[in-house]
Amino acid sequence: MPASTAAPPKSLTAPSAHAVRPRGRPRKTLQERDDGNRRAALLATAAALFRSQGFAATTTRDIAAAAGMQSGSPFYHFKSKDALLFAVMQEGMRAALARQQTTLQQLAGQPPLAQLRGLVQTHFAVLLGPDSDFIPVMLYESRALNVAQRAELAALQSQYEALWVPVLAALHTSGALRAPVGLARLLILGALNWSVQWFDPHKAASLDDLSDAALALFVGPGAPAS
Amino acid sequence: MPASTAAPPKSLTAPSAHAVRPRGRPRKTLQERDDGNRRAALLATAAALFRSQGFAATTTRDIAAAAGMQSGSPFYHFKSKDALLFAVMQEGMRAALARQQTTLQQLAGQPPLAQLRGLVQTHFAVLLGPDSDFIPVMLYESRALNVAQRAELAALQSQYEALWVPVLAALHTSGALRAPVGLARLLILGALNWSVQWFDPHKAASLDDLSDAALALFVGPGAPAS
DNA sequence: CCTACCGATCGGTAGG
DNA sequence: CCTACCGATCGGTAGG
Repeated sequence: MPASTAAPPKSLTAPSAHAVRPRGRPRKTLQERDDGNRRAALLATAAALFRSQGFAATTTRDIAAAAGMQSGSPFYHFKSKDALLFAVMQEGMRAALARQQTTLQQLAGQPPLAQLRGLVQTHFAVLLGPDSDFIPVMLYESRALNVAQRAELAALQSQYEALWVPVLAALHTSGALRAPVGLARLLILGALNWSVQWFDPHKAASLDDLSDAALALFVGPGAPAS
Repeated sequence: MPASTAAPPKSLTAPSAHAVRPRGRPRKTLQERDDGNRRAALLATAAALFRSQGFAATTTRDIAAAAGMQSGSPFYHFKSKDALLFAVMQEGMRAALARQQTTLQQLAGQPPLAQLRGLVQTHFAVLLGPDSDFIPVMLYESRALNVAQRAELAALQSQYEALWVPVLAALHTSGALRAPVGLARLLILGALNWSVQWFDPHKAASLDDLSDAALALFVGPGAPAS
């Protein structure tokens, strides 16, 4: 939406005592122009800090400072620290779900083993690739959510897990996957999710190496790929 | 804080003044001499709260109240909240290490698959069985440790992981374990450790069911058990 | 181990 | 989004 007043570009100049603001309704203008960017920046900043320090150990002042704001400003974008955490998780979960759905669409008609490889690769990318703070926060900080928030996230998580079930079931039927499907899903996702704790992009194996190892570990060589 | 003002000034004059406060606490005097019990109770209480709420979200007042103490009393036993966390982790790690060493001693000479089964069963018992708050705290709260504490725990963790390596290496050589040993160890322990997040003793499978599923998932049926 | 307390910090808010 | 601020809480301590 075009702004009616040509406000000067947001700069990092130190606020002076007599900074001149456009007349009229600068608040609305600023909000419409900046809200999306600032909100997204807050989300990314909060995700990074929540991941590295944990939710309870991260202060809203930490987040504000890292985003270049003053201490009270995050509350202009989010009602509470809790709401910020929830937004991080929701955003991460929606993005992860969308990526996996795309992956499966691209592998439609392929054998189950190839589909599982795709799911595993995308899961590792979501956890460990670029912009990968959101899902780890969701995985390791959900304790801090209230009941309603947890229920809303649980719906997204169920959708995510449901993507895996037909693939695992097919592999179980073919004999390539030997554990019961339900427990196999929990154990496999656990093995992948734990990589957040030890993966180091600077020295460990690549994400493809990881995916190959996981596939080799979980599915027997007995089932031909096609 | 309620206004408890107008307290009589501390005896500025005669040390022989009557004690303002009535003497005698018949309930506790003897028991609380037992430092070992109270310290152990604090550890168990702290472990349970750290597990369920997280370290940063648990106050020393929470712990004191759950242990039947006043708010300042935990600091009689532990120098800081941080030291209490570290003691929980160290205690848990030592106990886990001792249990796994016993397990392997009892399975000495048995085939690698039987040894892996023992390691997995004991690991699940340590994570999910009775008195199983210590290791989950170590797994999920180590962020809060300082560098020295982390280094000391890392030594114990290395010992623990080293118990698995020969067993996994033997299974890899025999072909039962198809992933590289190093990544297999990380993925397997991740799958087990994640069970803390979903295992429910009241409705899910038993610990033995879990162990069987994990074994079936990780090691191929190709290698005979003996 | 308790009482009484402190200094620092934190989430959040009013008003601009 | 900033300034200025509040009420509550928290880890920790002195002294008994």
